[in-house]
Amino acid sequence: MGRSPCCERNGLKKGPWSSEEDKKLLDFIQQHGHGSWISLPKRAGLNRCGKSCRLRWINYLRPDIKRGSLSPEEEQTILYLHSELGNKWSAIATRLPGRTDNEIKNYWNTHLKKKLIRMGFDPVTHRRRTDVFSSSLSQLIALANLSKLIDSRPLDESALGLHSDALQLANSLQYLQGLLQSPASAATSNNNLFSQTSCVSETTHDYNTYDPIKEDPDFHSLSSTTKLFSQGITSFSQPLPDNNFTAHHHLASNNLTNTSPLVPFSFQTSLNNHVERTTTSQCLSMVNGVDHLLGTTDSALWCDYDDLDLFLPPSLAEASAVRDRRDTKSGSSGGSASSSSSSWGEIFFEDPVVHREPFSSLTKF
DNA sequence: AACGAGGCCAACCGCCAGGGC
DNA sequence: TGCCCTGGCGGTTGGCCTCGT
Repeated sequence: MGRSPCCERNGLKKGPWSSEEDKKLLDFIQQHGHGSWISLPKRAGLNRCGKSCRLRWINYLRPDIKRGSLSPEEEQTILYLHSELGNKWSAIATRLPGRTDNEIKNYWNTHLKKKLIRMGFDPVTHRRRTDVFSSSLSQLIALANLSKLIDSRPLDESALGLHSDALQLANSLQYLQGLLQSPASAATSNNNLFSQTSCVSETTHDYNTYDPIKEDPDFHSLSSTTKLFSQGITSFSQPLPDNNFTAHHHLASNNLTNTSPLVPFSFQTSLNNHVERTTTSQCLSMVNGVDHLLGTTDSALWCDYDDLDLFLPPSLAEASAVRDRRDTKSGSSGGSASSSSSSWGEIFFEDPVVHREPFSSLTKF
């Protein structure tokens, strides 16, 4: 059944390449080009099959191979492209000069996939898992309701701060719920716990079902309604030659509610009272803040690529800056409004909240 | 120091598509 | 039209390395 592996024929060598073999292959290709891979081993004096030679050249010997670990920008690119293309490693590799499909595939399987899973994201769909998400919301509601229990108890300063934040978040969410309840969403609302946060559930719905390529025929066209958000947003560090393909472009082509792909970001927990200026992204940022406050492991929310502050209305950016300054006192990095991070990858993957025990802060009440 | 578990990654395997005959 | 060859791709494997016990 089926052909035998080519290397098994004629006793061809398998396994790791020696430096001598590398040199033979390299010299031959530099002099003659690879031509037919099938005939190359014989012409080059190698006891290998053509496939093996091709793989060795593409993944290791090619002169334009980039060595070393992937940069945060490259990670960002991979995540974005994977959300769009799936496991099309070769297609992804074409957007990352010097990186091979094999390398990207390995990096995905050993790093990115695990991180996404750990944070409650589906590595296949790049969507937040709704079960985990609703769980966090339940925690928020429960936390808000704690006020009744807590009112009669003395609280230390930090506990009071958390309590205040939680109440503010709950109030904000209720307000946002009203803002975002379109007729369509209202039709799907009900009176259960989840509907209390329909702002979030609706958004989650969008994020879980929206496929920009399938559902948006104008995916590659610039939406005038979102040009505002694209201004000043940094593009990929790596050139993306095809079709002016950039996250920036993608971002600008969708309104924020439907924006995809979705990537996680973290957000500081301090909130503000400028709810009347709320946008969907702000809503999401706040919900994320809730997660952060609650200390859940899934502190991030899907957001668009690029610097988060560029998304945030000034009020939230300022709030973030305030928290940054506060954090600076306790020894953490940052301390400026622009310190949200140079890339979401840094925010996402280096966020200590990722490693925090669920609900740890609350249990101290 | 020894051992096992888990991570990482180069390399292989099997399948598929496209081109030539 | 169908077969064969070849290149290319995604999934998987296995050996090496690191880390924890």
